[in-house]
Amino acid sequence: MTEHILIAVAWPYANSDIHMGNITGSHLPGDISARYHRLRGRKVLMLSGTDSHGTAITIKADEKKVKPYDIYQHYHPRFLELYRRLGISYDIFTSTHTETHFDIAQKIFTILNQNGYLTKKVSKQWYSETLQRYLPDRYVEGTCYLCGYEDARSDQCEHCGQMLEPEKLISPRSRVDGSTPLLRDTEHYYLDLSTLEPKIYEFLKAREPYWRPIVMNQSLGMIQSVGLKETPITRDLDWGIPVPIEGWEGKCLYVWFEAVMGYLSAAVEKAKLDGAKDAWRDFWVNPETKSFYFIGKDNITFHAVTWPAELLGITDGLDAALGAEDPEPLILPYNVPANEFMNLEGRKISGSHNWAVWGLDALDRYDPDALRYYLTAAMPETRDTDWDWEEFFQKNNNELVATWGNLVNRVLSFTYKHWEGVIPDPHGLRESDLALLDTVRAGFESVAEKLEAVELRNAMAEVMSLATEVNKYLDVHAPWFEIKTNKAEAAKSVFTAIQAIDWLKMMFAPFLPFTSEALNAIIGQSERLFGELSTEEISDSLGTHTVLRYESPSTTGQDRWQPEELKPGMPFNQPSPLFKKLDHSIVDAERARLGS
RNA sequence: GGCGAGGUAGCUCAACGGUGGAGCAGUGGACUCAUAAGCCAUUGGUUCUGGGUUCAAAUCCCAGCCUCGCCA
Repeated sequence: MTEHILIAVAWPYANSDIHMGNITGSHLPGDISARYHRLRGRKVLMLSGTDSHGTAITIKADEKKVKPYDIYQHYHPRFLELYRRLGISYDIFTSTHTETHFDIAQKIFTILNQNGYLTKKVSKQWYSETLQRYLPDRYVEGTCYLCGYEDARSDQCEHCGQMLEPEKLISPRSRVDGSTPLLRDTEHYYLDLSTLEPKIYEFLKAREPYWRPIVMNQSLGMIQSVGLKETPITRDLDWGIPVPIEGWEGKCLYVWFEAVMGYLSAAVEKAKLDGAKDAWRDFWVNPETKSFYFIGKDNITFHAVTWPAELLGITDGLDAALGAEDPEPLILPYNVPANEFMNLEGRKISGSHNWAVWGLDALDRYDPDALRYYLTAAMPETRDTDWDWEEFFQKNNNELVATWGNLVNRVLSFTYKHWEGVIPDPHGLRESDLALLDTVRAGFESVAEKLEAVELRNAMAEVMSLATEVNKYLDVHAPWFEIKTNKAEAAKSVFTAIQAIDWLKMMFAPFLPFTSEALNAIIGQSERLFGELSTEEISDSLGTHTVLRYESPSTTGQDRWQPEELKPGMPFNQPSPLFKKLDHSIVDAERARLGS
């Protein structure tokens, strides 16, 4: 049976554009993995969407004097544009502000309630009489009762760094209109999954051999120290998903609780769009599915502990609620390859201080594969890394262009010139030719091993080192010298090099999809490597949302990660450079753009 | 404050008990098919600090320091 791979990517929050840290942290590693598995002929579902609700968006809306919906509608299309231009190949990228998502989230709330994991409690919350609504803690400021700082937030004082108890705050005032808020009783639902701790421990232990140490140890540490604590899952807020209980109007599901359910609702929405209502089950209730969650390190325990616990708490309830005759439980994460953070020029990325390299902005000046190459080479897989423009420049010119781009160009131009645009017939290969091909061929296995283990940086470095092997081979054989005395010998060298390049093209494809596709066409291969991204506009009772979708190519289902034999005599196209060499002046120019 | 990760050549990383390595940058060389690219050679390190265990420590133990994340 075909292997099913679920690639779940953290949902970007709709209050800021996407920068390089976001891309290298989750979207790009997810895309590389998805493309690799597709080339293997596996059934892949890569999904994510815009996290559209929550307090941060209402605050931004209040500041700009617009509706929260408008904030979400501003960023969502910009996310889609970035993915299309950078080649982040979501099978579906949707939003949490959809009927499908509301429905799934409310069903899950109900199921968890029925299964006994929800409790109700009364607590105190700020209430504004002038606005006739509850205020989030962040909306209320006052004087810190510990240090006397006058502009402390009601839940934490920035000055002394202490967490505060709201009722002790001195002279509280609303940030919205300066009026004095009151603390009023309010009732909320709480999620309590503590009884599932032993099962989660078991779940983690079973995955210990192959998870990243930071993910495993942090999760085990969390279980053993504080455990799965009771946490509120509803709020007094009107921008979000209503609590599906009579008499709870004006309260919504907490964004942390509902957004993550997008991993389910996006799969359900895709199935609906494809006209195969139950297709989501092929992934979600299939025990053979491998699910990968590409997230940042700030989200580790949430995805490795809380979310699996919720899935266990739902058991087969969602499948039943969606009409399955023989309902089955949802699958737990196979791997959570969380990345650390990427800094920028030695400092932490900060969108509000414009200390960021914005995805869309960078794509105006650089090719997607050039950005993808550096983002993969500097991917924060084992520790925090640094985006450095000098290094971007160096790696682009000295590795991508010099080693790989130049290899392709030197071999194809030479061959095009001397063999009239046809792949020459080697009439048998020499021992040294076969030795090179053995070396490169072995890459299909060793690179695959690294990709399956989600060691993407190492995987790409290995492909690059194979490109170096081909350069060395050329230096030894020097077909430009052979051709002067014996064109038949030169034909063997050139054929061998092109064969190696054709294989390397496939190994580079998950990382550098645009140039691998271009090279594939230059070499004259008729079948494309990848499909296309397209958008579709969908309207429902909540408004309109555009989804990004990936259309698979005709070769889907075939394992193309194979050393296919090149046919002598096959015509190929005149080559042109795959990559652009950059001028050193970009380093200073880019650095000058940083900061506000 | 508690939990977790990291601190190794200018940069990115590997070695995880047995003479500190690779790629890129730097330096030197022969070549020319190629985006002056490629190839060959080579400089460069109190492995965060201080103790300890051991015949032997980047690696194990103890105590610190610094960076980052989560929780409080």
